Amino acid sequence: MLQQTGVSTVAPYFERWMDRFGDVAALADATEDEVLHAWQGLGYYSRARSLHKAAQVVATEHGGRVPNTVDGLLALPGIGRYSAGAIASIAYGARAAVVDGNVVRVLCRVFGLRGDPAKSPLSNTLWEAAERLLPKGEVSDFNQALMELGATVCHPKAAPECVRCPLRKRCAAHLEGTTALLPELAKKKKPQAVHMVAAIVWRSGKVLVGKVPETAGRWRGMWRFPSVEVAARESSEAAVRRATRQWVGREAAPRDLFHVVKLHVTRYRITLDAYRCGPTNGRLRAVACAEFAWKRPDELADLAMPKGDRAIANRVADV
DNA sequence: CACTCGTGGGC
DNA sequence: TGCCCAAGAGT
Repeated sequence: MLQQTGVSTVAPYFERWMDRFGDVAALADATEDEVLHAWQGLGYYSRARSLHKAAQVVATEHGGRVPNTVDGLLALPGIGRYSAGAIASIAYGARAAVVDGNVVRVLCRVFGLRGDPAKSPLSNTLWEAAERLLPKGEVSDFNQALMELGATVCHPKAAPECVRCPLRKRCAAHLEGTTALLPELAKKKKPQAVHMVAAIVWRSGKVLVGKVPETAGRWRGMWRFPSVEVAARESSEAAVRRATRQWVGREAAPRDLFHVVKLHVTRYRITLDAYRCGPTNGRLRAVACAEFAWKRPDELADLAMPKGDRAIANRVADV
């Protein structure tokens, strides 16, 4: 959960997650729908799917015991070099290093390291430094202290709190006045505007939703209102008809704009326009969705939805 | 390697 | 407001 996500955001999700899936076996036995429902709103949903798979691998191939070595952990889905080091050192006391965004910042500043820390050679240099710095014992405390120093003192702002940093007398960036310049992270691409439409289709007091297929780029396995990206020179109304046709094989005619949602999804700035539609005629079939369903408004809360669709669903349930 | 994946919060 | 960043990993 903490991969690329702040502690304050994760905390309530973690509490609910542990209540819901108390141990490896419980998570392994859960359905993907249940797992995604518990994760909805946290983002980066591949993490949830990977964690679910990892629990199943641990249950079936490791007798329910989480591996206690870096190599054993690396073999599990969703666990990379950082997470393997963190689990091995913090959960098991193994002598393994961690390099996360906090450690990158601390080490780049302390040693005055230039270059993009996400790429070699600096990436390798950072891991070598983190391993070389490991004490003989208390590796768990050391790793957590290093990350916590980066999170609370040596923070990303241009003026970190060097006055209360235990490393200030030996920190290259502090001594040279370059804390604002390090680390030299790569600039991110400009957000790209995307216009999407969603179709709100009613039948007998129920609304149409579909599950995003495994082949999709984002929100795989989650429930959405039939949606497409509005193409160049395509009207929103035409896109709504296309959305219903592509998702369930039948068109519904848009009637009025029901709700507008603004989203920031990775490097995209998405405007999602939800249109209330007329009825669909004939028998539906799952085409561009893995499956479809008709749900009463009060049932929508039971489905795992991404943020934008959840906002629309809340509005649907209100009206 | 380069690119992708969500969302919330800080300033 | 627009940008930066957050206990990264998979392809």
